[in-house]
Amino acid sequence: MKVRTRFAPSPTGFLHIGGARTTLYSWLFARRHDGQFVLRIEDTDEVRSTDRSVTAILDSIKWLGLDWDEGPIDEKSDKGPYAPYYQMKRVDIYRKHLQQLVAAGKAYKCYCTKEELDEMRFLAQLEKRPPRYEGRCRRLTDSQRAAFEAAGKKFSYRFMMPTEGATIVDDRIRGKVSFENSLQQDLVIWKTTDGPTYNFCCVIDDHLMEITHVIRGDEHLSNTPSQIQMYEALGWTPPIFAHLSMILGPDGSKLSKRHGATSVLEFRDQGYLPRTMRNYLALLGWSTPESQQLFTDEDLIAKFDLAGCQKSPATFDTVKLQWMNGEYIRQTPVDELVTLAEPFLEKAGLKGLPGPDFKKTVALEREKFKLLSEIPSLVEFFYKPVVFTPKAMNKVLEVPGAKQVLLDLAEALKDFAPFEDKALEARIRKFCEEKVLKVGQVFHPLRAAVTGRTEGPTLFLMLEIMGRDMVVSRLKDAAAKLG
RNA sequence: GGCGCGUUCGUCUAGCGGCCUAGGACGCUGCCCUCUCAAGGCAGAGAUCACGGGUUCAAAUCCCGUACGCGCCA
Repeated sequence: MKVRTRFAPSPTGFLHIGGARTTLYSWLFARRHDGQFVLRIEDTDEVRSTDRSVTAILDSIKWLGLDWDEGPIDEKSDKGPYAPYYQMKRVDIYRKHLQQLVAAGKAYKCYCTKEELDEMRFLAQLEKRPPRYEGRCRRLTDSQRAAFEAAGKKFSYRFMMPTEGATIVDDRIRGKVSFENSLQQDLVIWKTTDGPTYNFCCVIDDHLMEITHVIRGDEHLSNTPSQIQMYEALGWTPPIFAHLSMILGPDGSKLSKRHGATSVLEFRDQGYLPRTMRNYLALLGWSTPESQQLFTDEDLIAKFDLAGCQKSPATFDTVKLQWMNGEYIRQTPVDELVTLAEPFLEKAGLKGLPGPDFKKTVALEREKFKLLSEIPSLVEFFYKPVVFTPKAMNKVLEVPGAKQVLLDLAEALKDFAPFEDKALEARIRKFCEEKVLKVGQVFHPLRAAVTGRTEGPTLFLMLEIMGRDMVVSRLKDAAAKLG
């Protein structure tokens, strides 16, 4: 049997990090088993679903570097052998199956109003009973039913759960989980407002789309027994389920906005690489016995399995994410890195400025970047006027003799050639000897004068890239500033 | 409230009855390298395996409770 997995987001917001991980795992599993990965948009919540959200979700998945074999092309159209993949376009299908269930006596009309349900729930809580629907309309007599119909009462449809026995969810991550049927309530599968309900659509689509493995978040585990019963009522075999643990914020509660970035696109905008996200998310709740940390995509696909998934929730750790991003930035060829950095350079206003090729300056500082967004601030002094940090002024420049060093250096370098790394190092070391100065007494003021900072790239290669004119004039400017 | 799930260094985790004096990774500390900052190398601190009972010659690993956290049901 061909493996088919799916990710089925509700387009009511952005793709958050938990959804991204679910997508990744589903994708990896499909790729690993040479199967197909399907995207389905669960837009039955008409009020909250938006096109904008669909776009954001598709963009997020694409940015992550994941692809889907079937599903939406954009917020309007879709393609694939099981189309449509937008649930709102499938309502007729759901209605047909509803009728099938009604005919089989597996679904019934519920005339209870919201007020009545609220009251029942309230009473149940007062009496310390579980606040679940007790199946009142399930036991309606024919005359009661006729009376409601005659009165034109609105109704929903509920699925009739078995009242005896237990439903076993044989979960690939958690093992066999047993639920007492008598404790489950009859779920609404068709709303009073004339529309199918999430749990119902999900069952029908997963079956019709021939999904073999449903990989989804922990929060769906409790609904799974009801869904399994629906499969059976419809005469279908349920797929294999795998419920992923949640992702928590640093304080141990469910990861949310107040913990910082949660939307995939925010991570993009902060300068994380897609491959970092793939690798980090893969490891957040999954591991190999060797505890391997860094993976290529091929590696991930070859090694990913549901058995390696953690049952307990995982805390999202930005520090480790940043380490990994730095790791991948260092692995990225410079040309590619510059291309990736472009939006950030542009935003920082460095893009059109005269100055050295970004390839040179970015390469020079590459091992320091943890985020693409940090790149501009680390190379900006090549393009913008020098801004002296307080530390550079106090600790390095405003010390006795520093001004003279700068002036002497300017003089020594103004005609020096070739203005190149090794030659410069030899010349400046010789300069130290001539003036009987320790290298630190020369190197540090020099760096501070041309960059305005005490921290920066390796000195001589940086001077080469700056070029003689810039170096000499900055030395003079800094000396002048020292008065 | 009911049902379900979970609990190994600060964090992600390895572990599936003896190899565990609990391994790795991030972070942290120190040292080395060195023109600064990084990167890199080396070393180190850090977990009575939530707690309490069992089972067993032997338990982080199996069983039962308790606590705490979380999810679903509204």
